[in-house]
Amino acid sequence: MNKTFKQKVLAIVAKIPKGKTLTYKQVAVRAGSPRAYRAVGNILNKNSDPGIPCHRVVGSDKKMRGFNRGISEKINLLKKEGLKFSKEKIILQRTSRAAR
DNA sequence: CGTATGACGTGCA
DNA sequence: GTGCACGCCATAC
Repeated sequence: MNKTFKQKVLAIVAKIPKGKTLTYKQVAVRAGSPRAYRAVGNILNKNSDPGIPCHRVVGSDKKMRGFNRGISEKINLLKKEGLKFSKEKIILQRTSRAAR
């Protein structure tokens, strides 16, 4: 199928598991164009699909870039998902602390 | 077809 | 650490 990048991105974002977040770049990579992270955000912004958890898509810093409803609202939603936040930054529980 | 736009990412000062 | 500028890709008009 000639699925446009948009369709792929939407499908990928819709497949994001609860409590997880992907960066625009990751989505772009999964879509087949690691350099189209720009288009990814562009697509989501123009697409207001209810089945697209765009709030699970964040920037490279795991920060909310911009949302139609307001970043704070998305943060609240993600908090319910089980994630934690530091202002607009998502707190990653990285195991890189060796003993932790 | 060409131009303009955009919810980004990275590099450098 | 912060701020600025450039580059990239896809979509819409």
